[in-house]
Amino acid sequence: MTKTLYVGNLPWSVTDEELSEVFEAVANVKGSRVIVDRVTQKSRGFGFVEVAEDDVERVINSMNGTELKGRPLIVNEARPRHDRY
DNA sequence: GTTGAGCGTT
Repeated sequence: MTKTLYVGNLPWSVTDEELSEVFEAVANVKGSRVIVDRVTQKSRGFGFVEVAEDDVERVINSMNGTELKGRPLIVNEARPRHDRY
């Protein structure tokens, strides 16, 4: 099983493969996805990474606050998509 | 060619 991780404060130059290799350093990444605008195809500055459920805590404690391309990464567990409070 | 708190396209 995998869990979705929310990654924020990303530079606008980062992409899915960038997140993938960065998070693969502490856990096995099942999939990575940077949110980009559907019109301009530009990065919105945040994304989501799917990792093993057992590695979620380690990833957050390892990558949260680390700098990527000069920007501190904001790593946290993602919220459910189909519902928003 | 820009911007900067946030929670994603089916």
